[in-house]
Amino acid sequence: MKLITRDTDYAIRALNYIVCNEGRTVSITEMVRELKTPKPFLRKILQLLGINGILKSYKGKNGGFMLAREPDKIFLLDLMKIFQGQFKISECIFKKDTCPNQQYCLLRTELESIEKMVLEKISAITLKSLKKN
Amino acid sequence: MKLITRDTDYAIRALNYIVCNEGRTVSITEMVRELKTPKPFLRKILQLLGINGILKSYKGKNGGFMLAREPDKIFLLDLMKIFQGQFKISECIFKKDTCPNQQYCLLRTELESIEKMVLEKISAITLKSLKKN
DNA sequence: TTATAATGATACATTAGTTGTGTCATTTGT
DNA sequence: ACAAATGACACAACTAATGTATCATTATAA
Ligand code: FES
Ligand code: FES
Repeated sequence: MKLITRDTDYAIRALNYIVCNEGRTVSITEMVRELKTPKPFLRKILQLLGINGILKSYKGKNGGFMLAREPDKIFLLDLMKIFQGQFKISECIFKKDTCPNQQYCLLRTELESIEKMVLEKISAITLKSLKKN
Repeated sequence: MKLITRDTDYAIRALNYIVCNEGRTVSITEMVRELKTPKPFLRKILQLLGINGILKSYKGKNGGFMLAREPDKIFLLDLMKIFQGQFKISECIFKKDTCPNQQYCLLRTELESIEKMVLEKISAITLKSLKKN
């Protein structure tokens, strides 16, 4: 019953650190020092953020990462999609196959309604809106 | 990102079937026929429902299960607690240990707010309210 | 121009949670 | 006594989450 997994969380922390150091590249080595996350894991995460157009990456000495978009254009939902797949909490069971129980399913309507509600709320959250003042 | 696991779902289906046959004991053998769930798995689930006071069980020939409370006193939240543990979606990371990141955590407030919202909505759901008319 | 510090790509390993199965004991009605 | 049910509980398989490791490539600085 976890809405946010660890990679998404690490991603947010890393992005936040990058925001706080805008204007220069930030390396993984530096972030590991600061965020105390396992280095190879963080590497994988940042690479994915690069591939998905959240970060720009620079190879070579003094390389590192910078934001590829403004913080108010980076949505929590984007990150969740990258690391956890499409947001969905209403799939009772039988993910792929069309559920044989569907027409009798007592829960589906309720879950869909909850999902909609959460989605609405969560859609508003961006890296910028998360930032502490 | 699953709000309801399979055992909770099976539990609901089984309970619903029992409700539809109130006044007599319903055996696992019968429910398996009807619900097409794996028998040993359903047994485990029903046993847990018994232990947790949702069902009364009767051993021996012609034995089986009956509701231990009225359908409007059986909350979805009860079932989720039995099969999935205490409802909580705001624990970012580090379940047990007090989170070292807590004071800097950008997400916690947001998640707690979402959790509260969902909890409110989900608290209203009972076996009775789920029943199709 | 070479050593070094960075990311790219990608495969593998570990752990925890979900989803089951199987076995023997006990109870109860016929 | 037998058969049909649950009780207790250990074990197994599968999947998802979390984390590691390795080699290749690129860019800077000495
Ligand atoms: S169990 Fe498939 S739609 Fe509910
Ligand atoms: S990461 Fe621990 S409170 Fe948010």
